[in-house]
Amino acid sequence: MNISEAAKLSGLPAKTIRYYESIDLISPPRRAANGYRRYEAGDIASLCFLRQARQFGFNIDQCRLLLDLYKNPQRRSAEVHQLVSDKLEEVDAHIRELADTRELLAKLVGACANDEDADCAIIDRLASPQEQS
Amino acid sequence: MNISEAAKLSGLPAKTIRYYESIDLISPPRRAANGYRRYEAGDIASLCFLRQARQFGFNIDQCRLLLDLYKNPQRRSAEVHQLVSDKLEEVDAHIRELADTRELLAKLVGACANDEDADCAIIDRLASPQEQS
DNA sequence: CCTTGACCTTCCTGTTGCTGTAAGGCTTAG
DNA sequence: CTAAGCCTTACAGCAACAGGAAGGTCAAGG
Repeated sequence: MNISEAAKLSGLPAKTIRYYESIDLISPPRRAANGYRRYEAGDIASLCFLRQARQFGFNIDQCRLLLDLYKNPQRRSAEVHQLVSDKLEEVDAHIRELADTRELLAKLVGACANDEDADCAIIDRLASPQEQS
Repeated sequence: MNISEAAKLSGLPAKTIRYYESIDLISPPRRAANGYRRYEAGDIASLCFLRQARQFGFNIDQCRLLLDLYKNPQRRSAEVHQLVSDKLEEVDAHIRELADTRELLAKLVGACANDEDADCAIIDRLASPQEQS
């Protein structure tokens, strides 16, 4: 099938599929006589796998590792488990960071008079010299 | 003062200060006879303000708006309040998204045997055709 | 036979917010 | 006189694509 059908079936934009090929995330497919890329069922499976991994928040390098494991029947599930656990910790750290920011923002919102006056606790807070962590 | 001292006082890398100038986030400072940038106390205040706004998660365009309000004695605090409320919602949405991802990852981690076997629930899940949201 | 539209190809640019590096000039101390 | 430690500009690169230009291909319709 051509790239647009592969895109439809995999849920990835054609542009993304070409991009994945360009960075050697997927292997280049065969070409038809006219130069068009031709995808097979196995290619579609890999593309779907990548789409899902990306949706789970894995970056391209992590996808590379996951894809290697996916394609390797000699894998040990412990390796997969390790990768995903690491990602979970990563996401947790990110959430904690955002939650901190959120609390600070909420404080700012609560402190501001929210009126026609120029006086503003938010501006004051942002302008106040703060020690640099 | 020269840029390196402005960097020290503001907590921003000198490179970042030059970058902010290049994108017209801050106005170009006067130059000494030798071409070096010379910063005044007011410049440092703006830089500190920017550093703090960035730490709060505001992007450059939002910082532009905040900085305008900061410098404008005719501002109404309601405008500032609006900007920060919007940001708060933005952060909340981001957190919700990450929390969803986190739960999905936790499920994966829990489902994987985590042993020497090739059989892996994570791989199975990522490989399973999933409807595209 | 010609055209139209929908595909496909490659290549280049832009996005965000910087950071790194190169190549060179200025300043101060030894 | 030279070495260090500043400063300057300008260009490249990161992630993960998206958009668009310029052109080739293919099937259908008049």
